[in-house]
Amino acid sequence: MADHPHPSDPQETSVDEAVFHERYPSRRLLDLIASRWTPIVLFCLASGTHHYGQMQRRIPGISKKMLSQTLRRLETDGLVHREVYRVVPPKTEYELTELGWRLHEPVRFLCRWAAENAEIFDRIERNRTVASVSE
Amino acid sequence: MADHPHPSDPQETSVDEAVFHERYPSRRLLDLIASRWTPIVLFCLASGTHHYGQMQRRIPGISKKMLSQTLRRLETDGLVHREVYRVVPPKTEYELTELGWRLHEPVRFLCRWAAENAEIFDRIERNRTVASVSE
DNA sequence: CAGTATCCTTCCGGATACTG
DNA sequence: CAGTATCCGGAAGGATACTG
Repeated sequence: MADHPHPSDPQETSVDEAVFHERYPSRRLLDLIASRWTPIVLFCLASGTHHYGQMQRRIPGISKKMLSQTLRRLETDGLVHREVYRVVPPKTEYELTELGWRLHEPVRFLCRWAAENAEIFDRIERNRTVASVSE
Repeated sequence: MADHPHPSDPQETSVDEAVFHERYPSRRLLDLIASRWTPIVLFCLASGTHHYGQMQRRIPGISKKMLSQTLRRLETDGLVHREVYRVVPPKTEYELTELGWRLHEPVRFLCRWAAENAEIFDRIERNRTVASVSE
């Protein structure tokens, strides 16, 4: 582990450089939302309380395993509240906590930006196609 | 080709549901930036043209392999321009393209939001710690 | 300096089957 | 209905060695 910042050189790691550090907020945010399902689940719950099966139906392609895993993670992180009703048939409700709502903010921004700049993705996709053809 | 729900699609798959589809811009944006190194490399290049070794020194923890891979990806996507100078010793310069700059926008937003809401991550981390202790 | 090539380990995530 | 348990293939990613 090359932890380089030696006391002898205090100025080397400036404030600017800190942005790239693992513990810097930007990295931590990405570690949180930069996964396949987390943002989509967050977004889904932003439209209101949901049941398990309901969510699985709304999110195409997600498996039970991934849905459970994602929800559990969000729950232990305190972003989602899980309310279990001991009835027959069983019923469980998931909803965003206050913390969850706060995190939803940047996610929503991303979604909106993406929608408004949709042509970018087509351009990128074209670039990629051209590159793969010419190789 | 993904069977996208065409507009004629009567019920069940409303506009709202489309948000969760793979081909929807939000998903595509996440596929692009939701990786360990891509956003950080993008962010790094946003502060100006860089050399290879320069970047490796600025970004702690990145391996040569990952740096190369990430840069190659960004290059074929048309987000980064690579200029090779055939001199001794070899020199290569990386810089953002116009497309790269556009994508930098949401990345910068994320970083800024994260910095302004840094306490959120501490709260989440505490939640996680508590959960792991009590199990 | 600026990479590529190779090996190897870990984790992601889908499919399936089972339970309360 | 609302999950958990298990298996397994493939991709991500680190370490190391080598090249122009």
